[in-house]
Amino acid sequence: MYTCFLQVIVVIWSMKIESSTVARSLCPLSKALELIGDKWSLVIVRDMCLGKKRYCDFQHSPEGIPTNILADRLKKLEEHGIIGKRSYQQKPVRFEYFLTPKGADLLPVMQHLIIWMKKYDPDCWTPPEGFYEATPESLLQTYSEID
Amino acid sequence: MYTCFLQVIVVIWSMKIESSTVARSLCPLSKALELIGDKWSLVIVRDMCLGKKRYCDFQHSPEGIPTNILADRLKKLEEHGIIGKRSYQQKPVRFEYFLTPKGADLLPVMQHLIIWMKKYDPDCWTPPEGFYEATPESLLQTYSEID
DNA sequence: GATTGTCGCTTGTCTTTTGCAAGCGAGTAG
DNA sequence: CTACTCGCTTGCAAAAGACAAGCGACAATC
Repeated sequence: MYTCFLQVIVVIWSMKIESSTVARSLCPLSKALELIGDKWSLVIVRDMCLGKKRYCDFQHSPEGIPTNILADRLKKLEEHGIIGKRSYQQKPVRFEYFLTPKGADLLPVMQHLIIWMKKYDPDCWTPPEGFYEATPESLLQTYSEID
Repeated sequence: MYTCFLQVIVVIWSMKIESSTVARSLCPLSKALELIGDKWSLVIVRDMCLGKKRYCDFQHSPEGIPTNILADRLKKLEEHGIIGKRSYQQKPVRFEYFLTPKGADLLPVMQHLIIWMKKYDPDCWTPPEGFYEATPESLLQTYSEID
């Protein structure tokens, strides 16, 4: 009886996504969508794959993300360990963002999304040279080189 | 001069996503997210991969999708050619839904999303036997067999 | 040293989307 | 005749998103 109750607590707890939110289910697809299932998060991750790092870099992408949404997404992506940030100057303190291994591991998802879209909507843009050949490891490497 | 104007029209037109909406950009990732970049669409597609077909099947998934959202997403997925529907009875007419080739081709995206989530959140569920080995073709085949 | 400009946000306001519950029409079952 | 199911639709409140303006900390310019 009490054991059962405790099990329920444990299950509910394990469904936590972040402070004070509970996942809809423990299905990995559903949980993934709760993290990055919106129209902007992966666009930011895409930009980082392409070497963009700073707030204004993301702002100037062709999609024109609203600045409050951008600030919110950067915060959430950081909370979820998909990106990290470090200061690139003092006075005033300014940060640049970079993909963590968890973020870089989203590359295959994006590659397949792009393959899918290109297949059914050939008019959209072709990714830059080498995009399909990139790997999560190569992304992280590129980053530390530039750094 | 006029040619330039016409080119602008053509670009804007090619950015159409559906009647009366315009894509934020022609980037394939961004366009894909405008189609399926939300928290529910891929959950429905997942259910269809698992053999679910009817409204109440989707309704009874563990995530508990609200019925108005479900109706809306089924309509949009059909508009975008990701799913189709056919009647399975008359009086009253009732429909069941099935994946089109375009919908089945989303499988690799979902597989990689799930691999990613399982890697960074091992506590979430493990997909059913054979899920990772499935292919878009096998999904469509399974469907026509059952049919 | 006052003004202008830039960067990285935050705030305010309005619109759109979502979530939840209730209802409804066309039937079937009892 | 009443109750019940399925597949939605409707109404309404809450949350998220879009857009524009503002702001603090500085650098550059006049």
